[in-house]
Amino acid sequence: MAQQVNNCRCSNRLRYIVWLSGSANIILVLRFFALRLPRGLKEFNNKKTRKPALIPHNIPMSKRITLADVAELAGVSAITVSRVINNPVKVSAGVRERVDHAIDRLGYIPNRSASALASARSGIIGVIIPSLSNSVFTEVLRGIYDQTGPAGFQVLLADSHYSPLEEEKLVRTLLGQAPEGLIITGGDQTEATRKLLRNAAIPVAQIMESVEDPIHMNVGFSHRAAAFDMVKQLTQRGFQRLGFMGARMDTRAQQRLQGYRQAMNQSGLSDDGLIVTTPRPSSLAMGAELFRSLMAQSQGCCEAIFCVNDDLALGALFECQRMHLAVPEKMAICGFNDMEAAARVNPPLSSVYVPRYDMGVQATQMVLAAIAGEVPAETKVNCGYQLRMRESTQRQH
Amino acid sequence: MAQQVNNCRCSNRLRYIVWLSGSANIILVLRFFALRLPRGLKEFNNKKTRKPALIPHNIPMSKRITLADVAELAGVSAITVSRVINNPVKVSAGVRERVDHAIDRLGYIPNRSASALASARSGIIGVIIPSLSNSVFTEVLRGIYDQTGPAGFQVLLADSHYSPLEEEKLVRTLLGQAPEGLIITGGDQTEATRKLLRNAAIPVAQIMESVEDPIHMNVGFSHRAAAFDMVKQLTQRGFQRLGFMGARMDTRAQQRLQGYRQAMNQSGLSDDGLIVTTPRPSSLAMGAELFRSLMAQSQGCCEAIFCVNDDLALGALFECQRMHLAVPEKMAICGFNDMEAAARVNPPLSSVYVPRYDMGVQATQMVLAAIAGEVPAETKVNCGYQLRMRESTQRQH
DNA sequence: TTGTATGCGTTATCAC
DNA sequence: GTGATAACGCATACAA
Repeated sequence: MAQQVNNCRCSNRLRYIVWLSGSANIILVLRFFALRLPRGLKEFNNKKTRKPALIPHNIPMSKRITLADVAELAGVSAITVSRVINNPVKVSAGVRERVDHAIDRLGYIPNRSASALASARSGIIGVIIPSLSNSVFTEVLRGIYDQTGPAGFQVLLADSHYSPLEEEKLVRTLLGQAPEGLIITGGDQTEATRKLLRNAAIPVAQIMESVEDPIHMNVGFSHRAAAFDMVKQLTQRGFQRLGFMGARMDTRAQQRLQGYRQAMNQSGLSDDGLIVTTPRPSSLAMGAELFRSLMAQSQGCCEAIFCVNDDLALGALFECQRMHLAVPEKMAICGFNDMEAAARVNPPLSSVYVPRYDMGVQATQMVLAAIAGEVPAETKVNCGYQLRMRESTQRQH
Repeated sequence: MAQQVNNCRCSNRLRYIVWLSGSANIILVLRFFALRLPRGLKEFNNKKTRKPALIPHNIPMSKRITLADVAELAGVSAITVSRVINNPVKVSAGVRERVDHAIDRLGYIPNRSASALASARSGIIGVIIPSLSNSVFTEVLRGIYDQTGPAGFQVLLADSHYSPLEEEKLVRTLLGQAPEGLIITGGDQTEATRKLLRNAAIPVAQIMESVEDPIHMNVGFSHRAAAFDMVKQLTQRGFQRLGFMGARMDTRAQQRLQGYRQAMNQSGLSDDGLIVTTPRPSSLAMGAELFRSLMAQSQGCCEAIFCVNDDLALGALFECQRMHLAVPEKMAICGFNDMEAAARVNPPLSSVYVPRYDMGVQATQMVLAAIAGEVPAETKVNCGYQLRMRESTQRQH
């Protein structure tokens, strides 16, 4: 019934003969002359584990436990152990218990690389965001993690530093891990990236902004429209000398600038002297710096500012406080993103709320559904935004 | 010279005979009776790719390009292609160019799972942080990513939500990916986690706090000492009714509370009526809420507050502004972490600076060094902190 | 319900 | 410098 395996070391030139006999199959392997030692054959090779890192203290080198070890201890075959792990109902209760016990005793942890290789399922979702230090993206990430975790997927996260070229490299790297789905930020991928993604044949969600021609799926909103609406609100409240402050000026910042320009044009208020931008990253300090630039550039005639994000807006607000320039009486300020601080500073800051967390959740759900083979009715989701008008843009009578 | 492979389909019961003839080896495989079709044999099975996710638009199902495909196109063996990728100097220039060309033409991307399995090197560093929404940790992450990227390592990031039990699960999951190193937060792992990590035989760095008995490596500082020093500073400046505000109250928050208590005791100023804490997470709103609690609880006699982090401190500061309670004249406020906002609000907030980014960098360097087999002189790094005294704790004469 | 044989795509080992 | 072979650990297909 049971198979027999005999390994007999013979000589230097006739290393071994393996004779396997199954019930109805015959496999005969004869090897003559010196062959290299099979890596795993315990009889010949006892350094089963590669030498891993030397750890400061002398960590005992323990051989990794495999399915086969568990199977042996439980007195079943490897595939049965595999079933206990992946499909317990297909195994009888008694055997299952024995196997579970063996797993516990050995502290067996399945090797995902082997599993991925054998099943063509990596259980990995790749995610690329432009920045780790911008909490807008970390909130999106929270949404993603909250969905992937319970679904048994791991996230492989990468930071493109706002660079499409770096993103291209990252996509290549991520694809090497054979992710089952990808979530990437925005729509400004290089042509090579798009080609890579199309060939990868895995669902891809582009998030954070509405994309004209999504690769597969898109969850976002129009930054141009959001900025347009907000600026329109401000002009309707009577602000005329309305400036713009922008940093980093990535695609989404550009779209917001576009919205600002459109609204100002429509109201006949355009004035390029009221626009200050920098390619350097946003920060509170940068908000203060840009504010001073704007003051200088506009010769003090600016009465309100639309900032491309809350960091800049708060930076400007704090700078106004320092200069004893009353907000909103002398200077109205408006931000974008509606981070928690916006509502809590004094005066509370007007801002555009965007559903960061929800974008992460929705995109992940769509990707997971696609992985499960479902065909979503909607592949482009516009998740909108909300104007949050607060005291910082209150018009004085 | 070259090996020959013949696959001949014969009948239903005698499916195939493979006859391989090497120069000095003879391998003879005979199979009798119906066997299932080997998955990879093109002659018998042409659906080489598993059916991946159905993607909204009809994505053409493309077979994944493998080493063998590249090898075939370049007219070399697979192992040579592998060398071109991993060890180019061992391949002659001519062949290298042909192979590179083939790689480009086919858009070949190596499969990391297969590579990891064969080489026992995953190229993965596992990272566990307690929270994705706390920018303290995302700055640490930046430090980690800045080191792993150039070194060719991928980060597998997990969020333990401040729970040691969740952390234990995550460690188990991460170990399944056979990471080459691990970076985890703090020292309050469960016993099971510690055992898992010891058995894993990979370098582990515990960060964010000084740990008594690190598993292997530790990069952090004493939260107790930092809080103690800051509170001592404040008492030395003459603040007596000095309160404490804490949220979440994870181990590091507890240590800060300890430091506060020690300093207050030493000065004979202890008063539990001046301590307010909550297990709920920190936020600006929570800072305001705790501040109101503290005012109620202390019947308004509190003159200064040491907050367990900047979020609470800023929340309290903004609440003071709203209540027209002058800071620091009527109420001195001090935070912890020294986030950017601390220095920029009005009045600027005193806080304890901690080298977040550097901790990520250092821990990663140590782990990567250990992976490379280096034995670090120091396994416990105390990276210190700095008191940043600002206007919010200025004593009035 | 359980087991056998084999392949997944890569790399280590050794031969030439 | 280049190639043939086996092995990494698991899961699929199929047989019993």
